Amino acid sequence: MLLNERKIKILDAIIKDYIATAEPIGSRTIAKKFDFGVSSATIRNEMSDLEEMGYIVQPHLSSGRVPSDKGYRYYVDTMMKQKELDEAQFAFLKELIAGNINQIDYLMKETAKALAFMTNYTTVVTEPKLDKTRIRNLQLVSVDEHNILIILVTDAKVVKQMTLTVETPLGFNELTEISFVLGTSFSGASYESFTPEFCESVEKKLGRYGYMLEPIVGAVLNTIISESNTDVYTSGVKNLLSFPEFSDMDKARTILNALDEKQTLISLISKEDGETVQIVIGEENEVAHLRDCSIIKANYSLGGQSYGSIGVIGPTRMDYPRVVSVLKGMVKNINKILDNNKPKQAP
Amino acid sequence: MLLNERKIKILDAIIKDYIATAEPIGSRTIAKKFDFGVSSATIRNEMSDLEEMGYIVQPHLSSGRVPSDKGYRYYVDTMMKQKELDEAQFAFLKELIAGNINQIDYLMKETAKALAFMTNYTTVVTEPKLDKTRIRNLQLVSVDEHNILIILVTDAKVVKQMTLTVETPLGFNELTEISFVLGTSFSGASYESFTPEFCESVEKKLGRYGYMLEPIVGAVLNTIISESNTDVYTSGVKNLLSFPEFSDMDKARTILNALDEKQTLISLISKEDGETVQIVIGEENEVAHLRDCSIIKANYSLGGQSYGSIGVIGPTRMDYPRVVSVLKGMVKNINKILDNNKPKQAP
DNA sequence: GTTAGCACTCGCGAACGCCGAGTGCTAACA
DNA sequence: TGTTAGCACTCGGCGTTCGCGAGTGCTAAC
Repeated sequence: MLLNERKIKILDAIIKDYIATAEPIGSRTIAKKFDFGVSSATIRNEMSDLEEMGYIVQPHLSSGRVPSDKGYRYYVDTMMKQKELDEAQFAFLKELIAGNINQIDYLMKETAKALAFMTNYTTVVTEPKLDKTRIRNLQLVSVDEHNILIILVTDAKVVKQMTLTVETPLGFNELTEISFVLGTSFSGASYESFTPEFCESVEKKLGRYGYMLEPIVGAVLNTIISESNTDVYTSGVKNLLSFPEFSDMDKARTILNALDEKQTLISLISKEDGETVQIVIGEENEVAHLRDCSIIKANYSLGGQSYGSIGVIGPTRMDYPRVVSVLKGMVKNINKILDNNKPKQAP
Repeated sequence: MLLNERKIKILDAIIKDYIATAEPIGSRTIAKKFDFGVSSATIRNEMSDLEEMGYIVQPHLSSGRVPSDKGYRYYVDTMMKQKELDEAQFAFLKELIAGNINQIDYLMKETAKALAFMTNYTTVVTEPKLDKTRIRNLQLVSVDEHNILIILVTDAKVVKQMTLTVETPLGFNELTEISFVLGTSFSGASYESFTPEFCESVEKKLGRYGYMLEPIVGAVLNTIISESNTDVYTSGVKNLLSFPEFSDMDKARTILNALDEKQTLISLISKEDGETVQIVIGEENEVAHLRDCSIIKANYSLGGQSYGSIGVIGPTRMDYPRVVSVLKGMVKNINKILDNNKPKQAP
């Protein structure tokens, strides 16, 4: 059986109403609330069909209908109109993230916060994946006699710091010398650049400080490739508590626990490349504890290359169109900020 | 009326039982559970007195008694035996924070996490207050043509970074030169050191880069004095949800909201100098939304000078002795780590 | 001062019954 | 053939009632 136009309209009404009220809705209420020009009995028949097809379900035998995951999926895939944020809304969003956007941690934190504020759901943002960036600068700063801070500047303004403990103290001049060699040698390098040959050549350039190369490259590569070093920023976790579907404490606790694990979050919102916004609904979700949630996620990027992810987590009864448009706006904003920071090509 | 020994014993029993079970306790249960050698009727009389004196209250007319804030206060002030963590426990605690403790943000984050893990309450840790630290090093790192990263290293391994936007691009050599002058001039300086005379002398040393001093000093001082730049690390917020006193969603939400505000947290756990652990019970609390909570807090320090605070937030029905001992252990641990990092005096 | 006894209180959970929103089915209608 | 009115039926939610039990205060006797 195919969905005829009236069935689609009714499904639409059910979904919209349920997103707004979180209450099961019955045929009579639909007939009254929305004007289809048919009686409740007709709607009842259609709803019976819709249920048989799996788009809606009845929580209890004698109660109204509620959209199923399949229903949301159909809604999202074929019925939902995607709208972009209008000028004013985009400007407002930009305003929200107006501080020191030159520091990546600030930018990420504020993005997560703004997104949570605008959607009223929980948001997650991952820092740019370093293995896709290029090193722009690397410098050593003395912390104390035996500890050196490695400052790593990459494309897309990601600044990472690591500390290194050394046996032999190094003075300002010595660190400067090493910094200069490393900064110039590594500039433009990416993860793949660190071949044995490359390292050897840099080691030569370092002269008597050649012994420093190994620990530094070790620390840098470790930072670049290790996923556990990717910072994840969450915001609005408490927003979830206001939804009636999570008013059961145990359920709420389970979800909050799941959202507390960095690894879970990363796997949750990371996605393959591609421009599009991806929507994961309820049971489609791989994280078992979040089977009552939907996730809407997208990648931000620089020059077509995906850098990191940004996602919104809410109940399956989510305001999909709104979140999609806000998310798109947010990605646009990050991309713009990162792009402004990109080294300009010589004319 | 004074508290005789038996009354104290009974109060102790009520508090210990309530901390463990969160259930009001009656005279008969006390008589059965604890062996006082008197009948429930006697205990009943004593409890009646204790209630009259305000140490315990009756939630409902026909139910057992529960400690009041005044009761907890008495318990904490005069009855509670403070015990230190034993060797093994302290070693365990040290183990928990074994990673890269050279970076202050990591240290703070891990401390908060470990404390939450060991107490099962919510914990808050503030970063060292910069106006009490001394600058150890300051260096400039190029991010791109127009943006410079200022790396500020202070005592107690606090590393802060700020970005500065400049009109005229500066090359590696130029930044190095400026870094050298600033690093050596500022070394050992504290907030009070920045007198006009001092700045003038540094400006002279900078020669043709003298114009850079003002924005840099501005950024540094701003970072040092602005409280909003103090980072606050929270952990275990969800722990609160498991307590029956917060099983009411609205209450839980209110508390989570309060704990979301950085400013609230700072004022909540900051305390005057002094070695001792401070305990704030229920209504004594200044934050209205946390009137059902108790806060146990302490300062960590370096050479007698308080740097930052560390606190535990839980229901008034908190395991005070345990939290106090864990908190003391944690402070001892931070102090030790910070102290190891202190520049050694020349012998 | 301590205790046993007793009448009284009251929160809580179980049992019960009603209301209303909702359903499916059938028969009549356009 | 699709639509509608009518009707019997279902069942979750809610308010009421009621008994239980933990607890209390008071009194009188030890």
